[in-house]
Amino acid sequence: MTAGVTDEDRADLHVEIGHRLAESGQRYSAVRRQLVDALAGVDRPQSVADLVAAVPELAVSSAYRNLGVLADAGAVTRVATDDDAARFELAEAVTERHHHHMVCTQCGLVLDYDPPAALEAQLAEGLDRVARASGFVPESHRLDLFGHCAGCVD
Amino acid sequence: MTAGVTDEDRADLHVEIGHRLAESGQRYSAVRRQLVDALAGVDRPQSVADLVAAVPELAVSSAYRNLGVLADAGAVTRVATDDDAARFELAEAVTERHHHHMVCTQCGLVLDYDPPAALEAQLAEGLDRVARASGFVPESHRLDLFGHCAGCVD
DNA sequence: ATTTATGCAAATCGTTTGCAAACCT
DNA sequence: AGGTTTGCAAACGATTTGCATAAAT
Repeated sequence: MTAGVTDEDRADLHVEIGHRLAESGQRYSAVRRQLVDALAGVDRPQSVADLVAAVPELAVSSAYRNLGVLADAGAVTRVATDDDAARFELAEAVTERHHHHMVCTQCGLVLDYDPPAALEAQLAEGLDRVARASGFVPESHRLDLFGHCAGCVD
Repeated sequence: MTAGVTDEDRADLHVEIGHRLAESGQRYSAVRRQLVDALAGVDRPQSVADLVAAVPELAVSSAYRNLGVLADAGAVTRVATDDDAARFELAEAVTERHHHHMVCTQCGLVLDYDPPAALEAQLAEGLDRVARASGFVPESHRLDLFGHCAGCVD
């Protein structure tokens, strides 16, 4: 049910997110905690359908509303895929694990992957230059890979 | 009305896309040509709303249907942004211009940018390794920058 | 007791589809 | 004529919102 996450890590996570919510003047309700657990227990971005399936009794509207609150508090990130349904994951600010995504263009599977450190370093530098050249103030980046996952290669 | 594109380039573009459509057994109708012109005339991915506004008399359903046909023919690419509405652009296969996007997290603006060649080279190599390590067969990648555009910096 | 969160149902909004008329060859 | 494309209207599916109830402080 966890992805290399210890109970201690999980506890820290809840504390950290509790702080962030408090700072945005929001409570850390039971449902929000369940959502965070559901997101912490997997290694790929979850669709609302995934989450509703994972959290018993959760109403779709509550899922959206709470994910919105968590996103505003900087605890969760909305991930855009080619898919029609939005996906959510814990924000890097709280997981402290920078990562990107591999997307299977056949079945829609989205997997996390850790970029080689060297690549990331050059990326940061290169992107910074590109951004400033057009008066853009960079905040973050996304380096997604598209292709066929192991299961979808004939 | 154009973005550094000569009439000659535009003509070549139509020929190229005409071929691709023919190969998929599709015609290059007036509406399709208008869509391609609309996409060729700007330097950022267009939403269907943008396109319907740009092409007089174009029905929304026709826009979606034709963008689908053009995408199947490899002439157009569906771009996933954080936004709720899908965006479309000419495929790199026909523009022969590899590029990525800068997205303003404030106003939703999406701009094209050309990555430094050196960066791209290392990217290709690094990603290839990551992908194969998990049995993933890479096809393409996306390197988007998020931040605030010149107009949205206080 | 007062404020905030939740579930349900209705309302939206982007996108897709069915169908008859217009278009191309 | 024969098959394709188009616009319009209805259908869909994901996401949002209104409102009365339940939960938290």
